[in-house]
Amino acid sequence: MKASDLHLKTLKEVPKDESAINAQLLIRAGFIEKLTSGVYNFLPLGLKVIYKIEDIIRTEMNNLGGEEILMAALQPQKNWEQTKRWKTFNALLKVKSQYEQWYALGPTHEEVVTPLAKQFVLSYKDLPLYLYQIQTKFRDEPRPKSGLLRTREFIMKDLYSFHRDEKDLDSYYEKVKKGYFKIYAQLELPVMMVEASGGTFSKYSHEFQTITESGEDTIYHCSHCGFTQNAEIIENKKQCPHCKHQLEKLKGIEVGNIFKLKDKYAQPFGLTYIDFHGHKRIVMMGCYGLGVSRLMGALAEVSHDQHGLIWPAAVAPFKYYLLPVLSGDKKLDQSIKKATTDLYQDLIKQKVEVLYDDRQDVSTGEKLNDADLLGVPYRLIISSRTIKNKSVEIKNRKTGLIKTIKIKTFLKNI
RNA sequence: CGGGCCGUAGCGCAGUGGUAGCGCGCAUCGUUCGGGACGAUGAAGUCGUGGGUUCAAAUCCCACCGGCCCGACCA
Repeated sequence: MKASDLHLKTLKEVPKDESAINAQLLIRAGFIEKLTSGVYNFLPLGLKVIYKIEDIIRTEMNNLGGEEILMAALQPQKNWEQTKRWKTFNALLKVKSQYEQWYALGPTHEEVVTPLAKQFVLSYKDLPLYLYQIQTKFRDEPRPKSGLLRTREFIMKDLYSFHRDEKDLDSYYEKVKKGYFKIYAQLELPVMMVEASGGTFSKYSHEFQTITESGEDTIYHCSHCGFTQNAEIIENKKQCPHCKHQLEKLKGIEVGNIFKLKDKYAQPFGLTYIDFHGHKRIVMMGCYGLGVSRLMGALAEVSHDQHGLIWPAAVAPFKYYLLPVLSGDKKLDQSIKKATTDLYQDLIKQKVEVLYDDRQDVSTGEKLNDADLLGVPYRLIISSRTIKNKSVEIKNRKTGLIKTIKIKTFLKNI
């Protein structure tokens, strides 16, 4: 893609209404824009990152046997009354239509997916069932904060599993844990699994936390035996309950949370099946959340430097940032421009994701700064230094390492 | 929802009673181009909203709206 087609506009100054580093960088680099407190628009660059994160998640969900669906965000009051959560779910965003009908804007989808599953699940032969979606969620947060980390509207993947019995739920739950770690590995996001409150339905749930000082969750961890619990449930903050070693206090961003719901939602909706012996039995459920937009924020929060964002290759909006450095000599500059355009065409032909900074009215210094700010993994430069021997300079955004190789060699090994 | 800070040009800010200015950005022209270039010219603001005080309000008073931070909250 050409920068001149992207409407690339970066900001030199930090927006004054954002103090979180993830929001500051994402806004300055033109990935997102704030509409109002806790609500953001995703711009072309930001949407590319969102799609890449979604694709990684989608692939793993499919590996776990998930069938992708898309449920309604607008949910009738009745379903929420059925689980008694219309009144008890504090962050439920309620809207009334002009015809006096009340709805919830979905913060989660147990109230929709459980009755939906009744359509599929009649017999033990219909189980297990795994349904997931990637969708915009709403939560009426009293105080949104930290940029993309705590918003009123956000993109989330939610997977729901349905089982014949608790044993099957338990074994699938363990599979999902492994799947989650595969996702975080591809995102190059260091994540720790933490025991957290299981709510009213089970002793624990499991959270996946990225450890960083700017995280809002507090975690206690035993480096000796691996015991890790969220501060909200831990009983003894000094000593590990298993091995008595001293606990370490950490801060984290929650980037995933999985629950064993068991029959909590199957009961109120009467989600049952007929077993092999002809007996009616209750379905066991699990639910597994993963915040897509929050992951984008967490990546920005954890992976950046003083010059800007540093995206892992798997989610970067482009793999390469290509720019010509002009010399002031008209004839030489013509050949530099041509070589850059040629390289761009060759990369496009090979379906390589490249941003060609062809902007005419922008100085080289500004382009170099933008390349860093956008966090594209590799920067390609053609200049008077490289043009002589038909080479291209490649800089690794993360390590800062620069090497110069022949354009032909570069294209061959791409 | 309690406490604090803030709201002036697209963005960042100055202006504490006499009707608005700076930097960046934007437009035109020229010179530039290895880390946010330079000169010249120019466009752009119901000073968050409503009310009050005053001869006169961005400035003082009241109410409301919006944003940020701390806390409470976070199936």
